[in-house]
Amino acid sequence: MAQKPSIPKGTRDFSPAEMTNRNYIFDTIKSIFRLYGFQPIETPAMENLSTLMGKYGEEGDKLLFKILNSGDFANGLSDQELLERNSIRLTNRISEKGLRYDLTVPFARFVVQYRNNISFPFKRYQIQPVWRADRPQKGRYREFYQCDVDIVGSNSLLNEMELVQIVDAVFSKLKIKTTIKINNRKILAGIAEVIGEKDRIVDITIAIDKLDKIGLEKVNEELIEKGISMDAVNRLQPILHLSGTVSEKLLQLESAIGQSEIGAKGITEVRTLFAYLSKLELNTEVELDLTLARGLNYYTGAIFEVKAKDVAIGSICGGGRYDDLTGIFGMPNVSGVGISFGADRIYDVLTQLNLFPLATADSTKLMFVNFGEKEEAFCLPVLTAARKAGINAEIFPDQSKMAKQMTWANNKKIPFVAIVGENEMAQGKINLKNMVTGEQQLVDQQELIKILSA
RNA sequence: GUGGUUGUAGCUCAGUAGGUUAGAGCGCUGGAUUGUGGUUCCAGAGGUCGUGGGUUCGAGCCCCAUCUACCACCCCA
Repeated sequence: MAQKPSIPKGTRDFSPAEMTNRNYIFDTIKSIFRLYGFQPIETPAMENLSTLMGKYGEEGDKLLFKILNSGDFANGLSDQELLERNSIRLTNRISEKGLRYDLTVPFARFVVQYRNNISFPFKRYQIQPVWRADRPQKGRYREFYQCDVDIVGSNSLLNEMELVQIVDAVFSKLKIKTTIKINNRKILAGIAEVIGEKDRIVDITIAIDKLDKIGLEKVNEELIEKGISMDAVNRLQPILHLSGTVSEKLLQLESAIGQSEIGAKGITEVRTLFAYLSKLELNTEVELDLTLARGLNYYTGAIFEVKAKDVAIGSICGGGRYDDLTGIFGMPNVSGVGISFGADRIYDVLTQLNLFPLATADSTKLMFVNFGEKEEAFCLPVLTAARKAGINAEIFPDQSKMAKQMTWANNKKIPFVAIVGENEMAQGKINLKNMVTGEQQLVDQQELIKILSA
């Protein structure tokens, strides 16, 4: 095992078998996206660092992969700058590009850049890899694929409703049981306002987010540790104890934070969305979860998160509404909503639950055994005819032992094998073997195509 | 980024208090069956024990470093 080649931490290769499974995920997601009127775009793997920095919070900036300037990147650096060892300032001097961290920010950039060519509301989907310099774990990679759908240029809550429908449709099709958790950033802002810590929304929501993980006491400890006043923490308690149905929770919430203008607005939004949802027939469980925070700091309205039910893995899908993402790029007053499906985690869920379909449309259906030149000459036209008829077919390229060829077909899970030797050629027929049942029958070209087209 | 666990044939793992030529199952190759895979039987190939140092007469086993995967925190798809 002398010095095997390898790939960077947190990245993966995909074998043919994995690719057919991955394509199954991408194809079903795409088909649903199209069904709801979304169109594809793509953006480059790298963006200017200036469009990426500062969009994902302090943590996010650290997790950005920066690209070293090409050429003599040290040229123009003073000795003093080097001696200072200020990593952040040094980074600015030697790197001006970075790998994309998600698909939403590049999309906002895209919208602003092509605003004159886009007719709003703009509905796009985008399926591409993103990169994060995170420490890898199970279901957590440094290069992974996101499948985003977003609508920009519309404030209607109908969009939020349709996103929930899309989530429901995708996971129904993939046969994954899920729960969609919904919250609203405005409600979180209202809570912060009412308890008198308006500027600490982020710290408060991050702590609240951990409620079902570490429990109430630890959450309170963390809040106080973060410098939230005792008084505020006390006033927060009733809100953490909401219970009952969605409308019951909203009523309790209304009396608690209704006096906050933004909080009241959030409550109205959630109420409207759930009114829409109540008229739909969904397979997916939808719940209002006031402890759902989500880190990305550009969300301003609805927040979504989807968890798979029978598997312990992080969220497999998440998103929300952002009112001013394009504003950062100089185009104010354009609101967007979107969600992102994590293809790699969905893959892990499907694997653990054994939910991948056995045969997929893109695998070979028929293989011709290769006996030699004469047989080849007989088989090749039949092979061409089969392909013309839309049957995925191939001929074994070498005149190897038959057992070897059969094993190869078997490993590749090819369901039919055509065996043509002297006997068959004399009759002008093909010996067609069904690899599942082991049955063989003599057929002519038309019959072969008919059997395989079925 | 902080703290921890791990790594032996293609895969899943054994490997006894550090002691001679490192084992098994599956897979692979060949044969029983010179035109038949998936089941059976027989034989064979394949490892500088993640990598680099060190301790020791002697290291797969002990120590250090490094890489990887994994776990917790952080954060998140």
